[in-house]
Amino acid sequence: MDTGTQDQRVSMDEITALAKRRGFIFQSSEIYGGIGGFYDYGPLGAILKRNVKDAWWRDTVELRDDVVAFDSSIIMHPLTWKASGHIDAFHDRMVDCKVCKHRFRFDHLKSTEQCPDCGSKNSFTEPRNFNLMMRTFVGPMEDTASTAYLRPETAQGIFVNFKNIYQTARKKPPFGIAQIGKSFRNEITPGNFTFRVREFEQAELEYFVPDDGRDLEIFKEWVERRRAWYSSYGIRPERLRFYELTPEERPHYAKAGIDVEYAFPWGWGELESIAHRGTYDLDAHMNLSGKDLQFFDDGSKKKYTPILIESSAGMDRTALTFLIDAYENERSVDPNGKETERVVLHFHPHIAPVQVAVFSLARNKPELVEQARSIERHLRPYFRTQYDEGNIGQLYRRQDEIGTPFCLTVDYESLADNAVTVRERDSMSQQRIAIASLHAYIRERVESAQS
RNA sequence: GCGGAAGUAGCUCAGUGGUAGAGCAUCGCCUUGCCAAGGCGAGGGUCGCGAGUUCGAAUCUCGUCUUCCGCUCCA
Repeated sequence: MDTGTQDQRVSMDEITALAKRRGFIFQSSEIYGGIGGFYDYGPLGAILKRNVKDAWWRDTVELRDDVVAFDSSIIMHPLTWKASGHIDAFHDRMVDCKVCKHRFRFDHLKSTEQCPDCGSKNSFTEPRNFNLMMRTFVGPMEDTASTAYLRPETAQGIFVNFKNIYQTARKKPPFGIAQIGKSFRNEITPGNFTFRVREFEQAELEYFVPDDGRDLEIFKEWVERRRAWYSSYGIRPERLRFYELTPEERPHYAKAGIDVEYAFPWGWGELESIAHRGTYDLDAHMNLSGKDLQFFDDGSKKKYTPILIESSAGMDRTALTFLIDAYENERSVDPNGKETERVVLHFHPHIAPVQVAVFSLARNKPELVEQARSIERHLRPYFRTQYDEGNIGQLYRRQDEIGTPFCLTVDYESLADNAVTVRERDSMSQQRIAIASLHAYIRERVESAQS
Protein backbone atom coordinates (compact mmCIF):
# COMPACT_ATOMS: atom_id res chain seq x y z
CA MET A 1 0.00 0.00 0.00
CA ASP A 2 1.14 3.50 -0.72
CA THR A 3 2.17 5.29 2.44
CA GLY A 4 4.07 7.98 0.58
CA THR A 5 5.04 11.61 1.17
CA GLN A 6 3.89 13.25 4.41
CA ASP A 7 0.66 11.31 4.11
CA GLN A 8 0.65 9.54 7.47
CA ARG A 9 -2.35 7.23 7.15
CA VAL A 10 -5.17 7.87 9.51
CA SER A 11 -6.04 5.00 11.82
CA MET A 12 -9.57 3.71 12.18
CA ASP A 13 -9.40 4.66 15.86
CA GLU A 14 -8.98 8.30 14.89
CA ILE A 15 -11.85 8.05 12.41
CA THR A 16 -14.27 6.40 14.81
CA ALA A 17 -13.28 8.86 17.56
CA LEU A 18 -13.86 11.84 15.27
CA ALA A 19 -17.09 10.32 13.98
CA LYS A 20 -18.43 10.09 17.50
CA ARG A 21 -16.94 13.33 18.85
CA ARG A 22 -18.42 15.46 16.11
CA GLY A 23 -21.65 13.57 15.58
CA PHE A 24 -21.07 11.77 12.31
CA ILE A 25 -21.70 8.14 13.22
CA PHE A 26 -22.83 6.34 16.37
CA GLN A 27 -23.25 2.69 17.12
CA SER A 28 -26.89 1.69 16.91
CA SER A 29 -28.81 1.28 20.19
CA GLU A 30 -25.74 2.28 22.16
CA ILE A 31 -27.57 2.72 25.48
CA TYR A 32 -28.53 -0.96 25.40
CA GLY A 33 -24.99 -2.10 24.73
CA GLY A 34 -25.15 -1.79 20.96
CA ILE A 35 -26.10 -4.28 18.30
CA GLY A 36 -23.48 -5.70 16.00
CA GLY A 37 -23.37 -4.55 12.41
CA PHE A 38 -25.74 -1.59 12.70
CA TYR A 39 -24.88 2.11 12.87
CA ASP A 40 -26.71 5.42 13.17
CA TYR A 41 -25.77 8.63 11.41
CA GLY A 42 -25.64 11.72 13.62
CA PRO A 43 -26.51 15.29 12.61
CA LEU A 44 -23.40 15.75 10.46
CA GLY A 45 -23.20 12.15 9.26
CA ALA A 46 -26.78 12.19 8.03
CA ILE A 47 -25.98 15.22 5.87
CA LEU A 48 -22.70 13.73 4.68
CA LYS A 49 -24.41 10.54 3.54
CA ARG A 50 -27.24 12.46 1.91
CA ASN A 51 -24.71 14.58 0.03
CA VAL A 52 -22.94 11.45 -1.22
CA LYS A 53 -26.23 9.98 -2.42
CA ASP A 54 -27.25 13.26 -4.03
CA ALA A 55 -23.90 13.48 -5.83
CA TRP A 56 -24.38 9.95 -7.22
CA TRP A 57 -28.01 10.61 -8.15
CA ARG A 58 -27.13 13.90 -9.85
CA ASP A 59 -24.49 12.31 -12.04
CA THR A 60 -26.23 9.01 -12.74
CA VAL A 61 -29.84 10.11 -13.18
CA GLU A 62 -30.37 13.86 -13.38
CA LEU A 63 -27.61 14.63 -15.85
CA ARG A 64 -28.68 11.84 -18.22
CA ASP A 65 -31.75 11.62 -20.38
CA ASP A 66 -31.26 7.86 -20.78
CA VAL A 67 -31.55 6.90 -17.10
CA VAL A 68 -34.83 6.85 -15.17
CA ALA A 69 -35.48 6.89 -11.45
CA PHE A 70 -36.94 4.01 -9.50
CA ASP A 71 -37.73 3.05 -5.92
CA SER A 72 -38.86 -0.47 -5.12
CA SER A 73 -40.11 -2.06 -1.91
CA ILE A 74 -37.71 -3.74 0.48
CA ILE A 75 -39.87 -6.84 0.85
CA MET A 76 -40.70 -8.61 -2.39
CA HIS A 77 -42.39 -11.81 -3.41
CA PRO A 78 -40.23 -14.66 -2.04
CA LEU A 79 -39.98 -16.24 -5.49
CA THR A 80 -37.88 -13.22 -6.49
CA TRP A 81 -35.09 -14.65 -4.36
CA LYS A 82 -35.64 -18.14 -5.68
CA ALA A 83 -35.11 -16.85 -9.22
CA SER A 84 -32.10 -14.75 -8.28
CA GLY A 85 -30.45 -17.71 -6.61
CA HIS A 86 -30.23 -16.10 -3.18
CA ILE A 87 -32.39 -18.64 -1.40
CA ASP A 88 -30.48 -21.69 -2.59
CA ALA A 89 -27.12 -20.06 -2.14
CA PHE A 90 -27.95 -19.08 1.41
CA HIS A 91 -29.28 -22.33 2.76
CA ASP A 92 -25.99 -24.12 3.28
CA ARG A 93 -25.88 -26.21 6.41
CA MET A 94 -22.51 -25.80 8.04
CA VAL A 95 -20.65 -27.62 10.80
CA ASP A 96 -17.52 -26.60 12.70
CA CYS A 97 -14.79 -28.93 13.90
CA LYS A 98 -14.34 -28.11 17.57
CA VAL A 99 -10.73 -29.29 17.48
CA CYS A 100 -9.21 -27.59 14.42
CA LYS A 101 -11.89 -24.88 14.18
CA HIS A 102 -12.40 -25.42 10.46
CA ARG A 103 -15.83 -25.12 8.95
CA PHE A 104 -17.41 -27.40 6.39
CA ARG A 105 -20.55 -27.65 4.38
CA PHE A 106 -22.51 -30.46 5.97
CA ASP A 107 -23.65 -31.91 2.63
CA HIS A 108 -20.07 -32.05 1.39
CA LEU A 109 -18.78 -34.19 4.27
CA LYS A 110 -17.87 -37.77 3.39
CA SER A 111 -18.15 -38.75 7.02
CA THR A 112 -20.30 -37.05 9.64
CA GLU A 113 -18.02 -38.39 12.36
CA GLN A 114 -14.46 -37.64 11.30
CA CYS A 115 -12.98 -34.26 10.44
CA PRO A 116 -11.27 -34.39 7.03
CA ASP A 117 -8.68 -31.82 8.09
CA CYS A 118 -7.41 -32.88 11.49
CA GLY A 119 -8.87 -36.38 11.68
CA SER A 120 -10.59 -35.78 15.01
CA LYS A 121 -13.59 -37.99 15.67
CA ASN A 122 -17.00 -36.75 16.79
CA SER A 123 -15.67 -33.22 16.96
CA PHE A 124 -18.38 -31.60 14.85
CA THR A 125 -20.91 -29.11 16.10
CA GLU A 126 -24.56 -29.65 15.18
CA PRO A 127 -25.27 -28.61 11.57
CA ARG A 128 -26.49 -25.03 11.44
CA ASN A 129 -28.15 -23.05 8.70
CA PHE A 130 -26.23 -20.07 7.46
CA ASN A 131 -28.83 -17.94 5.82
CA LEU A 132 -27.48 -14.55 4.98
CA MET A 133 -30.92 -13.16 4.15
CA MET A 134 -32.88 -11.48 6.94
CA ARG A 135 -36.20 -13.20 7.42
CA THR A 136 -39.53 -11.85 8.54
CA PHE A 137 -43.21 -12.70 8.26
CA VAL A 138 -45.88 -11.02 6.19
CA GLY A 139 -49.23 -10.95 7.95
CA PRO A 140 -49.91 -11.96 11.53
CA MET A 141 -49.26 -15.69 11.12
CA GLU A 142 -45.70 -16.81 11.67
CA ASP A 143 -45.56 -19.83 9.43
CA THR A 144 -43.58 -21.01 6.43
CA ALA A 145 -46.11 -19.82 3.92
CA SER A 146 -45.85 -16.26 5.19
CA THR A 147 -42.04 -16.14 5.31
CA ALA A 148 -40.55 -13.19 3.47
CA TYR A 149 -37.09 -11.71 3.18
CA LEU A 150 -35.59 -8.28 3.50
CA ARG A 151 -33.87 -7.70 0.16
CA PRO A 152 -30.14 -8.47 0.13
CA GLU A 153 -29.74 -6.16 -2.88
CA THR A 154 -31.88 -3.53 -4.57
CA ALA A 155 -31.27 -4.73 -8.12
CA GLN A 156 -33.96 -7.42 -8.19
CA GLY A 157 -36.65 -4.79 -7.75
CA ILE A 158 -35.50 -3.26 -11.01
CA PHE A 159 -35.36 -6.56 -12.90
CA VAL A 160 -38.87 -7.67 -11.99
CA ASN A 161 -40.20 -4.23 -12.95
CA PHE A 162 -38.27 -4.04 -16.20
CA LYS A 163 -41.33 -4.24 -18.41
CA ASN A 164 -43.41 -1.84 -16.31
CA ILE A 165 -40.66 0.72 -16.49
CA TYR A 166 -39.71 0.60 -20.14
CA GLN A 167 -43.33 0.77 -21.19
CA THR A 168 -44.34 3.67 -18.97
CA ALA A 169 -41.10 5.64 -19.29
CA ARG A 170 -41.19 5.23 -23.08
CA LYS A 171 -37.54 4.21 -23.15
CA LYS A 172 -35.80 1.69 -25.33
CA PRO A 173 -32.35 0.18 -24.95
CA PRO A 174 -29.82 1.51 -24.41
CA PHE A 175 -31.32 3.01 -21.26
CA GLY A 176 -30.85 2.67 -17.54
CA ILE A 177 -32.85 2.38 -14.32
CA ALA A 178 -31.36 3.73 -11.11
CA GLN A 179 -32.28 3.24 -7.48
CA ILE A 180 -30.88 4.07 -4.07
CA GLY A 181 -32.14 2.06 -1.14
CA LYS A 182 -31.56 -0.06 1.93
CA SER A 183 -30.41 -3.67 1.72
CA PHE A 184 -29.90 -6.24 4.45
CA ARG A 185 -27.48 -9.12 4.87
CA ASN A 186 -26.97 -11.25 7.94
CA GLU A 187 -23.20 -11.01 7.70
CA ILE A 188 -21.39 -13.60 9.77
CA THR A 189 -18.70 -11.13 10.68
CA PRO A 190 -19.60 -7.46 10.52
CA GLY A 191 -16.67 -5.15 11.13
CA ASN A 192 -14.38 -2.33 10.12
CA PHE A 193 -16.86 0.27 11.36
CA THR A 194 -19.52 0.99 8.70
CA PHE A 195 -17.67 -0.95 6.01
CA ARG A 196 -19.29 -4.33 6.58
CA VAL A 197 -22.68 -3.94 8.18
CA ARG A 198 -25.95 -5.82 8.22
CA GLU A 199 -28.12 -2.94 7.08
CA PHE A 200 -26.72 -0.74 4.36
CA GLU A 201 -27.63 1.48 1.48
CA GLN A 202 -26.88 0.72 -2.14
CA ALA A 203 -26.92 2.92 -5.20
CA GLU A 204 -27.52 0.74 -8.21
CA LEU A 205 -27.70 1.47 -11.89
CA GLU A 206 -29.00 -1.21 -14.25
CA TYR A 207 -28.26 -0.22 -17.81
CA PHE A 208 -29.94 -2.29 -20.51
CA VAL A 209 -28.28 -2.41 -23.91
CA PRO A 210 -29.31 -3.99 -27.22
CA ASP A 211 -27.53 -7.08 -28.40
CA ASP A 212 -25.77 -5.26 -31.22
CA GLY A 213 -22.16 -5.84 -30.25
CA ARG A 214 -21.65 -2.52 -28.47
CA ASP A 215 -22.09 -3.95 -24.96
CA LEU A 216 -18.40 -3.96 -24.02
CA GLU A 217 -17.97 -0.45 -25.31
CA ILE A 218 -20.87 0.78 -23.18
CA PHE A 219 -19.47 -1.11 -20.20
CA LYS A 220 -16.23 0.82 -20.59
CA GLU A 221 -18.08 4.11 -20.89
CA TRP A 222 -19.72 3.51 -17.53
CA VAL A 223 -16.41 2.55 -15.95
CA GLU A 224 -14.95 5.84 -17.15
CA ARG A 225 -17.97 7.80 -15.95
CA ARG A 226 -17.66 6.30 -12.51
CA ARG A 227 -13.92 6.94 -12.48
CA ALA A 228 -14.58 10.58 -13.33
CA TRP A 229 -17.16 10.80 -10.55
CA TYR A 230 -14.73 9.74 -7.81
CA SER A 231 -12.10 12.00 -9.28
CA SER A 232 -14.35 15.06 -9.48
CA TYR A 233 -15.08 14.82 -5.76
CA GLY A 234 -11.40 14.76 -4.98
CA ILE A 235 -10.80 11.17 -3.85
CA ARG A 236 -7.01 10.77 -3.77
CA PRO A 237 -6.13 8.86 -6.94
CA GLU A 238 -3.35 6.85 -5.30
CA ARG A 239 -5.89 5.43 -2.85
CA LEU A 240 -8.39 4.37 -5.50
CA ARG A 241 -8.05 1.51 -7.92
CA PHE A 242 -10.24 -0.09 -10.56
CA TYR A 243 -9.49 -3.77 -10.33
CA GLU A 244 -10.29 -5.79 -13.42
CA LEU A 245 -11.73 -9.21 -12.59
CA THR A 246 -10.18 -12.15 -14.40
CA PRO A 247 -12.48 -14.59 -16.26
CA GLU A 248 -12.02 -16.98 -13.31
CA GLU A 249 -13.12 -14.34 -10.82
CA ARG A 250 -16.33 -13.35 -12.56
CA PRO A 251 -19.49 -15.36 -13.25
CA HIS A 252 -19.58 -17.48 -16.38
CA TYR A 253 -22.24 -15.29 -18.03
CA ALA A 254 -20.27 -12.04 -17.52
CA LYS A 255 -18.02 -10.65 -20.20
CA ALA A 256 -16.34 -8.11 -17.92
CA GLY A 257 -16.19 -6.95 -14.33
CA ILE A 258 -14.47 -4.17 -12.41
CA ASP A 259 -14.21 -3.74 -8.66
CA VAL A 260 -13.69 -0.18 -7.50
CA GLU A 261 -11.53 -0.38 -4.41
CA TYR A 262 -10.24 2.11 -1.85
CA ALA A 263 -7.09 1.80 0.23
CA PHE A 264 -8.67 1.72 3.69
CA PRO A 265 -6.46 1.72 6.79
CA TRP A 266 -6.86 -2.08 6.94
CA GLY A 267 -6.24 -2.65 3.22
CA TRP A 268 -8.10 -2.52 -0.06
CA GLY A 269 -11.88 -2.65 0.27
CA GLU A 270 -14.59 -2.78 -2.37
CA LEU A 271 -16.74 0.32 -2.84
CA GLU A 272 -18.49 -0.58 -6.03
CA SER A 273 -18.79 -3.32 -8.56
CA ILE A 274 -19.31 -2.58 -12.24
CA ALA A 275 -20.36 -5.70 -14.07
CA HIS A 276 -21.39 -6.98 -17.44
CA ARG A 277 -24.15 -9.43 -16.51
CA GLY A 278 -25.25 -10.65 -19.90
CA THR A 279 -28.91 -11.61 -20.00
CA TYR A 280 -28.64 -13.67 -16.83
CA ASP A 281 -30.98 -11.74 -14.54
CA LEU A 282 -33.85 -11.17 -16.96
CA ASP A 283 -33.55 -14.79 -18.13
CA ALA A 284 -33.82 -16.06 -14.58
CA HIS A 285 -37.02 -14.12 -13.92
CA MET A 286 -38.53 -15.07 -17.28
CA ASN A 287 -37.86 -18.73 -16.53
CA LEU A 288 -39.43 -18.76 -13.09
CA SER A 289 -42.30 -16.32 -13.63
CA GLY A 290 -43.16 -17.45 -17.15
CA LYS A 291 -43.58 -13.78 -18.07
CA ASP A 292 -42.05 -12.17 -21.14
CA LEU A 293 -39.46 -9.57 -20.17
CA GLN A 294 -37.99 -9.22 -23.64
CA PHE A 295 -37.89 -6.02 -25.61
CA PHE A 296 -39.50 -5.66 -29.04
CA ASP A 297 -37.48 -3.57 -31.45
CA ASP A 298 -39.67 -1.66 -33.88
CA GLY A 299 -36.85 -1.21 -36.37
CA SER A 300 -35.79 -4.80 -36.83
CA LYS A 301 -39.21 -6.20 -35.79
CA LYS A 302 -37.34 -8.59 -33.53
CA LYS A 303 -37.66 -9.47 -29.88
CA TYR A 304 -34.54 -9.79 -27.78
CA THR A 305 -33.38 -9.94 -24.16
CA PRO A 306 -31.31 -6.85 -23.40
CA ILE A 307 -27.80 -7.23 -22.08
CA LEU A 308 -27.26 -5.73 -18.66
CA ILE A 309 -24.46 -3.45 -17.49
CA GLU A 310 -24.64 -2.92 -13.74
CA SER A 311 -23.02 -0.49 -11.35
CA SER A 312 -23.62 -1.24 -7.70
CA ALA A 313 -22.08 1.09 -5.13
CA GLY A 314 -22.27 0.99 -1.33
CA MET A 315 -23.30 4.41 -0.06
CA ASP A 316 -22.20 3.78 3.53
CA ARG A 317 -18.84 2.62 2.28
CA THR A 318 -18.57 5.62 -0.01
CA ALA A 319 -19.49 8.02 2.81
CA LEU A 320 -16.86 6.33 5.00
CA THR A 321 -14.38 6.70 2.15
CA PHE A 322 -15.06 10.42 1.87
CA LEU A 323 -14.54 10.75 5.62
CA ILE A 324 -11.26 8.84 5.64
CA ASP A 325 -9.96 10.36 2.42
CA ALA A 326 -10.68 13.89 3.64
CA TYR A 327 -8.95 13.37 6.98
CA GLU A 328 -5.65 15.05 7.68
CA ASN A 329 -3.82 15.73 10.92
CA GLU A 330 -1.70 18.74 10.02
CA ARG A 331 1.31 19.20 12.26
CA SER A 332 3.26 22.40 12.02
CA VAL A 333 5.40 24.79 14.07
CA ASP A 334 4.07 28.25 14.72
CA PRO A 335 6.23 31.45 14.66
CA ASN A 336 6.93 31.04 18.38
CA GLY A 337 8.39 27.61 17.79
CA LYS A 338 5.41 25.87 19.36
CA GLU A 339 4.18 22.68 17.76
CA THR A 340 0.54 22.80 16.75
CA GLU A 341 -1.90 20.25 15.38
CA ARG A 342 -4.83 20.84 13.14
CA VAL A 343 -7.32 18.12 12.27
CA VAL A 344 -8.90 18.99 8.93
CA LEU A 345 -11.44 17.23 6.79
CA HIS A 346 -10.74 18.32 3.22
CA PHE A 347 -14.29 17.66 2.01
CA HIS A 348 -15.31 18.76 -1.45
CA PRO A 349 -17.71 21.72 -0.99
CA HIS A 350 -20.62 19.66 -2.31
CA ILE A 351 -19.91 16.88 0.17
CA ALA A 352 -19.18 19.00 3.25
CA PRO A 353 -22.06 18.88 5.78
CA VAL A 354 -21.55 22.57 6.54
CA GLN A 355 -20.44 24.79 3.67
CA VAL A 356 -20.32 28.20 5.30
CA ALA A 357 -19.84 29.08 8.97
CA VAL A 358 -20.56 32.64 10.03
CA PHE A 359 -18.90 33.99 13.18
CA SER A 360 -19.22 36.99 15.37
CA LEU A 361 -15.78 37.96 16.61
CA ALA A 362 -17.24 38.77 20.02
CA ARG A 363 -20.16 37.07 21.69
CA ASN A 364 -21.17 39.93 23.96
CA LYS A 365 -21.35 42.71 21.38
CA PRO A 366 -24.97 42.75 20.19
CA GLU A 367 -24.24 44.71 17.01
CA LEU A 368 -21.65 42.16 15.86
CA VAL A 369 -23.84 39.21 16.80
CA GLU A 370 -26.82 40.66 14.98
CA GLN A 371 -24.79 41.43 11.87
CA ALA A 372 -23.35 37.89 11.78
CA ARG A 373 -26.73 36.26 12.40
CA SER A 374 -28.26 38.36 9.68
CA ILE A 375 -25.60 37.26 7.15
CA GLU A 376 -26.13 33.63 8.16
CA ARG A 377 -29.88 33.97 7.66
CA HIS A 378 -29.41 35.46 4.21
CA LEU A 379 -27.04 32.72 3.06
CA ARG A 380 -29.03 29.83 4.58
CA PRO A 381 -31.41 29.31 1.63
CA TYR A 382 -28.47 28.83 -0.72
CA PHE A 383 -25.82 27.04 1.31
CA ARG A 384 -25.58 24.73 4.29
CA THR A 385 -24.71 27.28 6.97
CA GLN A 386 -24.00 27.48 10.66
CA TYR A 387 -23.68 30.40 13.09
CA ASP A 388 -21.19 30.42 15.96
CA GLU A 389 -19.39 32.87 18.22
CA GLY A 390 -16.51 32.98 20.65
CA ASN A 391 -12.76 32.52 20.51
CA ILE A 392 -11.93 32.87 16.83
CA GLY A 393 -9.10 30.32 16.81
CA GLN A 394 -11.27 27.69 18.46
CA LEU A 395 -14.08 28.39 16.04
CA TYR A 396 -11.80 27.84 13.05
CA ARG A 397 -10.42 24.60 14.46
CA ARG A 398 -13.88 23.30 15.19
CA GLN A 399 -15.03 23.99 11.63
CA ASP A 400 -11.82 22.48 10.21
CA GLU A 401 -12.61 19.29 12.06
CA ILE A 402 -16.01 18.95 10.42
CA GLY A 403 -14.68 20.02 7.03
CA THR A 404 -16.38 23.38 6.55
CA PRO A 405 -14.72 24.99 3.51
CA PHE A 406 -15.54 28.65 4.27
CA CYS A 407 -15.68 30.67 7.47
CA LEU A 408 -16.94 34.27 7.52
CA THR A 409 -16.06 36.51 10.43
CA VAL A 410 -17.86 39.70 11.35
CA ASP A 411 -15.54 42.07 13.25
CA TYR A 412 -15.69 45.65 14.49
CA GLU A 413 -14.68 47.00 11.09
CA SER A 414 -17.55 45.18 9.44
CA LEU A 415 -19.95 47.66 10.98
CA ALA A 416 -18.14 50.46 9.18
CA ASP A 417 -17.00 48.92 5.89
CA ASN A 418 -19.80 46.38 5.36
CA ALA A 419 -17.31 43.62 4.65
CA VAL A 420 -16.24 40.42 6.40
CA THR A 421 -13.17 38.22 6.51
CA VAL A 422 -13.56 35.06 4.45
CA ARG A 423 -11.21 32.35 5.61
CA GLU A 424 -10.58 29.33 3.41
CA ARG A 425 -10.21 25.94 5.09
CA ASP A 426 -7.37 24.29 3.20
CA SER A 427 -5.02 27.24 2.75
CA MET A 428 -6.18 29.15 5.85
CA SER A 429 -5.87 32.25 3.69
CA GLN A 430 -8.08 35.24 4.39
CA GLN A 431 -9.77 37.74 2.18
CA ARG A 432 -11.93 40.77 2.81
CA ILE A 433 -15.23 40.48 0.93
CA ALA A 434 -18.09 42.96 0.80
CA ILE A 435 -21.21 41.59 2.48
CA ALA A 436 -23.28 42.46 -0.60
CA SER A 437 -21.19 40.18 -2.82
CA LEU A 438 -20.81 37.25 -0.38
CA HIS A 439 -23.47 35.14 -2.01
CA ALA A 440 -21.95 35.44 -5.48
CA TYR A 441 -18.42 34.99 -4.18
CA ILE A 442 -19.17 31.76 -2.31
CA ARG A 443 -21.34 30.37 -5.07
CA GLU A 444 -18.54 30.88 -7.54
CA ARG A 445 -16.03 29.16 -5.22
CA VAL A 446 -18.37 26.22 -4.56
CA GLU A 447 -19.17 25.68 -8.21
CA SER A 448 -15.62 26.04 -9.46
CA ALA A 449 -14.61 23.28 -7.06
CA GLN A 450 -16.33 20.81 -9.36
CA SER A 451 -13.47 19.90 -11.67
C1' G B 1 -19.11 -19.06 14.34
C1' C B 2 -13.81 -20.05 16.67
C1' G B 3 -9.34 -18.04 19.44
C1' G B 4 -7.12 -13.74 21.96
C1' A B 5 -7.63 -8.81 24.19
C1' A B 6 -10.64 -4.91 25.98
C1' G B 7 -15.22 -2.31 28.07
C1' U B 8 -15.22 3.21 34.44
C1' A B 9 -18.04 10.84 32.46
C1' G B 10 -18.56 12.88 25.38
C1' C B 11 -12.85 11.45 24.79
C1' U B 12 -8.09 9.45 27.09
C1' C B 13 -7.54 6.92 31.36
C1' A B 14 -6.57 6.28 37.11
C1' G B 15 -9.01 3.59 40.79
C1' U B 16 -7.51 -4.68 43.15
C1' G B 17 -13.07 -5.64 48.39
C1' G B 18 -14.98 -0.15 52.26
C1' U B 19 -18.25 7.43 50.25
C1' A B 20 -16.87 7.03 41.96
C1' G B 21 -11.80 10.37 40.42
C1' A B 22 -8.35 13.40 37.01
C1' G B 23 -7.11 15.87 32.46
C1' C B 24 -9.32 17.32 28.06
C1' A B 25 -14.19 18.23 25.95
C1' U B 26 -19.34 20.52 26.83
C1' C B 27 -22.39 24.63 28.98
C1' G B 28 -22.52 29.67 31.67
C1' C B 29 -19.93 34.24 33.14
C1' C B 30 -15.32 37.14 32.77
C1' U B 31 -10.87 38.03 29.81
C1' U B 32 -8.69 38.12 24.83
C1' G B 33 -10.11 39.96 19.88
C1' C B 34 -8.27 36.56 13.09
C1' C B 35 -5.99 30.85 13.87
C1' A B 36 -7.73 26.62 20.01
C1' A B 37 -6.25 24.75 25.00
C1' G B 38 -6.27 32.31 30.47
C1' G B 39 -9.69 32.86 35.11
C1' C B 40 -14.16 31.48 37.92
C1' G B 41 -18.27 28.29 38.06
C1' A B 42 -21.73 24.36 36.52
C1' G B 43 -23.71 20.04 34.43
C1' G B 44 -22.50 15.14 33.28
C1' G B 45 -21.45 8.08 35.67
C1' U B 46 -27.31 1.88 35.13
C1' C B 47 -18.47 1.49 36.59
C1' G B 48 -21.40 -2.58 29.18
C1' C B 49 -25.64 -5.88 30.99
C1' G B 50 -27.37 -10.02 34.30
C1' A B 51 -26.60 -13.42 38.07
C1' G B 52 -23.41 -15.29 42.12
C1' U B 53 -19.82 -14.94 46.44
C1' U B 54 -19.55 -11.28 50.53
C1' C B 55 -21.65 -7.46 56.13
C1' G B 56 -20.10 -4.76 51.72
C1' A B 57 -18.37 -5.63 44.52
C1' A B 58 -16.02 -0.87 39.55
C1' U B 59 -12.69 -4.52 42.02
C1' C B 60 -13.57 -11.72 42.97
C1' U B 61 -16.56 -15.87 40.05
C1' C B 62 -19.92 -17.34 36.08
C1' G B 63 -22.93 -16.02 32.01
C1' U B 64 -24.07 -12.53 28.29
C1' C B 65 -23.59 -8.19 24.92
C1' U B 66 -20.40 -4.95 22.26
C1' U B 67 -15.72 -3.44 20.12
C1' C B 68 -10.75 -4.46 18.31
C1' C B 69 -6.98 -8.16 16.40
C1' G B 70 -6.36 -13.01 14.04
C1' C B 71 -9.08 -17.10 11.60
C1' U B 72 -13.61 -18.29 8.90
C1' C B 73 -17.31 -16.28 5.65
C1' C B 74 -18.20 -12.64 1.88
C1' A B 75 -23.87 -15.47 -3.16
